[in-house]
Amino acid sequence: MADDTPLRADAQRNRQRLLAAAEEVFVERGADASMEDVAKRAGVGIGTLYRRFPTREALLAAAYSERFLRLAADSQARSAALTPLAALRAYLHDLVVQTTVYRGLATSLGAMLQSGTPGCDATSKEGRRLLRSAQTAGAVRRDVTFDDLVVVATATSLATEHARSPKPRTEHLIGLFLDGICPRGGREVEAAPRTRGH
Amino acid sequence: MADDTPLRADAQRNRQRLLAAAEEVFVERGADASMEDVAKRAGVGIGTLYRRFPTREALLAAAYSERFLRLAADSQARSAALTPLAALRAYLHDLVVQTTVYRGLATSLGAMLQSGTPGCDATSKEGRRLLRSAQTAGAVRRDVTFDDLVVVATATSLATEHARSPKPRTEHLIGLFLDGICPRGGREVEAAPRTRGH
DNA sequence: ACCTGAACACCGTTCAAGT
DNA sequence: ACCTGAACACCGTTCAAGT
Repeated sequence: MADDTPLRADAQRNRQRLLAAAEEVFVERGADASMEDVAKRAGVGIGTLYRRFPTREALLAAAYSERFLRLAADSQARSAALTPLAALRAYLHDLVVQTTVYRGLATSLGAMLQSGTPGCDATSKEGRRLLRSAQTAGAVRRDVTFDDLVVVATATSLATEHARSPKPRTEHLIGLFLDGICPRGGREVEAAPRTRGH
Repeated sequence: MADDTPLRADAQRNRQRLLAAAEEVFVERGADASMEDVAKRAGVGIGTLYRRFPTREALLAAAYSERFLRLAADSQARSAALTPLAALRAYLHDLVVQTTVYRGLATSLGAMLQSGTPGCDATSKEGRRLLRSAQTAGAVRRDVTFDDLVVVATATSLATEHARSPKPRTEHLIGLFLDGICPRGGREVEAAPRTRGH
């Protein structure tokens, strides 16, 4: 499956250029931007793009990997200082925000998280960790799966893409969904450190 | 805005043929089927299709109108015999199922409900009615909007489209979201008629 | 081994010609 | 008023020729 044959120097350079170009173009024109635009921006032939990234999904996932690596690292860094539920909420928030940086990406979030990219694996793993932790703490129902969380993030991103004021709408929807995830017994006690929440 | 000029007889006939053809083609090939396929199936020129339905969204919404009319009527017919919350749940379920009959439709559900088609208006109106009723009964939080419900339906449809066993997943997700919508105080008493729930 | 870009296929959309 | 379909534009993808 994994082809670890190292690339020739020029091929490696082209790969990097393509990724940088893809990042730019996707941010500007959305996830359905023209592949030729990407190749042009990278200064390579269209054939080279297809040689490195056989499908648009592959290119998207690769271009996204860095963002997702950062997301996972950020989440890990802060999670110890937060309630399991608060950490999960922050994670979901970040996931939604990141999914919004390329327009039209929301629909492919699920597929992307399964692409095997280092970044995707990292944020997927981190998400499962947070979910498990929140469930162990009794803050989240046991019948909730990570896929459910992805659905929630997808829906929120989708709604947010077309909204006039995305920020509060994101908070509102995540709040709605998380409350739904809490067990009936009542909320977990928020005993963890707080920097004076409003 | 509304152009009520009656169509010439042949134009009217072509319109009907286009709608019937669109319904078939969208069911078979999904919401992103080729417009030319639709025209071919209807036995008219491609130009005629564009004359009647200037955008794909317009054609989709028109083809969908009947389905949505039925959905709204069904919901009204049964809602009196159900708890407000149960009626809302059944409505959401139907909405998800209907949104799944054309593959790739989930993403446009929000836009479609604003298309002004009789069917869209009817199911939108019905949804708002059920939501209001459930909120009055204290079964749903006051800060939930109809748009929130559309987001939920979109997300569930999206997840369901790609799922191996759509039925239970749909139930699971709707259950999850509805629980989230319930106020903390506890659930509304389910005193309404029941045909021996499981 | 890799790169290039012309060539092919396909689709959406328009519009001049026809009834 | 309406219909038709050729024509145009655009994009994804392949592959023969070249380094």
